[in-house]
Amino acid sequence: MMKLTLPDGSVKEFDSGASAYDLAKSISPRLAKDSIAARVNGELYDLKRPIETDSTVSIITTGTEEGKDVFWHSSTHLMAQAVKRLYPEAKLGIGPTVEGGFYYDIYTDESISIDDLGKIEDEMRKISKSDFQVSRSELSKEEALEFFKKENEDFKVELINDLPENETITAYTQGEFTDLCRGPHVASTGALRHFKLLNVAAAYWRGDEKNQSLQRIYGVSFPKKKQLDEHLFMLEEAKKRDHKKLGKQLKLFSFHAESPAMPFWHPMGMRLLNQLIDYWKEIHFRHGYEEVRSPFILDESLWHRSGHWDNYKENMYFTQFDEREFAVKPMNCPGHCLIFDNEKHSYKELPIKYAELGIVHRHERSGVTNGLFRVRHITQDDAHVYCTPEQIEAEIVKVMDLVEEIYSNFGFNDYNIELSTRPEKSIGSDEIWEKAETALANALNSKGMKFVINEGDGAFYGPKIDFHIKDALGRSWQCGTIQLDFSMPERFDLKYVGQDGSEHTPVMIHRAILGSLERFIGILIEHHGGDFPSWFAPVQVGIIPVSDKYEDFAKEVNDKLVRSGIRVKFDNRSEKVGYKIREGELEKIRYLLVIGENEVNSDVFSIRVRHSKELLKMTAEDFISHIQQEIKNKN
RNA sequence: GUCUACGUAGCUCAGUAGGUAGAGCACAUCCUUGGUAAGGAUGAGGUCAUCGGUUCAAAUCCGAUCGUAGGCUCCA
Repeated sequence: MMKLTLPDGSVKEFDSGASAYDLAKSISPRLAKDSIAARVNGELYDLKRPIETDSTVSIITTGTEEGKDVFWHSSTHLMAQAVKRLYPEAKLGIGPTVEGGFYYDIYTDESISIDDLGKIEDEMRKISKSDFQVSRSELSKEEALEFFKKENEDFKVELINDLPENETITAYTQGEFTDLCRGPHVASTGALRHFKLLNVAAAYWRGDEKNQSLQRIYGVSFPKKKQLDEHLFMLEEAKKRDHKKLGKQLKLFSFHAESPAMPFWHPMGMRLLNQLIDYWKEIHFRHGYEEVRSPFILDESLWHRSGHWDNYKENMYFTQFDEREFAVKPMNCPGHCLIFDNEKHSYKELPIKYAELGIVHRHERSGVTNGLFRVRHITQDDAHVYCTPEQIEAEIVKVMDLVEEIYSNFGFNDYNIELSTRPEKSIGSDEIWEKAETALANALNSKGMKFVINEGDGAFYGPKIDFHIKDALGRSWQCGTIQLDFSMPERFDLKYVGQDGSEHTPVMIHRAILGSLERFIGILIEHHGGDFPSWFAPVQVGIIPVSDKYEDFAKEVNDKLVRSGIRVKFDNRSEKVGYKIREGELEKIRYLLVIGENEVNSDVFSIRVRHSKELLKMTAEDFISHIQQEIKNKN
């Protein structure tokens, strides 16, 4: 007999060799059904792998992140098996899970196109129907090498060669197919019934462009058909909400070959941008920031001094005149340092907070730009907090409070935090980095924020906290960042006079909350699908006179709204009502007022509300205060 | 940077034995003054991304360049 300890501390006895599945069954049939793998003494186990001795066991169910991972991992094996059947010469790279599904990198002689995915899915279905047992086997390194060499799996051989000598290597077999894998996996291929292959793309072996280019096939799968359908619906929805598409439809912005990856804002898009800017200025002023502005073009020597020359040159634009070399700023920090250094500061003034909606240019490599999400002309909602070392934590907490307030104003109440540490290319001593990283972690802990560590992903001058917001479709976007910097103040020889009368070097906190206005607007467009909340919408109300006869009266209503600060579109074209309503709907205007005989004769207006079947009946005064209330509440 | 795909009117897209372009919407003019998602007629609009090659002939085949998309790598 052996004792299995459950997560709640209770203990159950089983014959040695019983599995986690036996345990799950003994607890409830429901749990047995939902279980997919287990953690035994911390190690991942297949559900039906025998447990030999007393252990601590927790069951992994399909609903959890770990469970999803197992399910997708098994699905990628299923896909690989199907590909190997259809393309016997295929060589397998790696097949991990990612956010939103799984992929497998595969080398094939003939290229696989998106049109081939259907037949791979068909083959997957066959394998699923065959319901092969998925069995685990342990191999020595030699055995594993011998096996995969025989199979001509060159990439697998390379992977095995890189494993330590004494490592126990595991492989999983289903039917005729065996793959190198740590596991765990579902018990049989019949468990994998609802899947969809989504895309093919190229990827380099081990992510290195010098290596062989492989075909990456992406897919997704779920235990239940309903879940798969919902997921596919979300993907469709995301396509519909594509901000590049909506940007064109709603006439917000455009891109032109004359200035690749730099947006041109059209009047309606400019309204969005200005709305965001007004909001941003107001809230920053309220939080003790002072706005500053620094030039776009600064002498090259400044960038040597700041460290950008050595660490950021590839991303910078340069220009030359009067026989001097200048650089177009990719960041605002050096400019702000010059402002700080322009006068002598007392410790009593600190923290000094310089904010700038800084327009910076970064030469992003071609191929990485993407609509508003990744541009070369970036409006950062930048600010630099100069403070004493003692103030660091409190100031970082204040920035996090502001982050919280701003995100919640936009309805982003769910966000993840990452702490990124020292990258390879960086400036400053180890001690300084250590100190900075600790300070950031302390601030996060003192605010009770959960975060994950992102090793080696910091800025070149300091570690950073990144904020990733979740949009309406559950997608995650990196926006805010807080970066702690001990180096740049030193490089610029910044000083403040302390209480002791001597000079000290301040600490600098770089921070952006929206990230870039361009990206943030892109996110908002997709988050709302173009249906902006009243406070943000370029057009809040559309007015549609039934015919020219009512134009004068409609104009009066229009003016009344405009005087109340409401953004109105007055559509007095001589078109039919239905036609103008259709256009207003396509423009996603939230409120449409049709004005004709009825309105002339009564105080009550019939207001068409977007996404609502019923007309709102209100007087002009009530309607104005209704909208004003919405604007105030930001909904 | 790199892989794959794409680039035809303002927009969405047709257009493969290679024979100098077509639809709908939008736009202009006229008729229609219309009550909650498209009224009608007429018209204008394109060096088929750019450059070069093959050919009697190129939107169509080939190459290069530019741009865009989806990846990889990178990143706000």
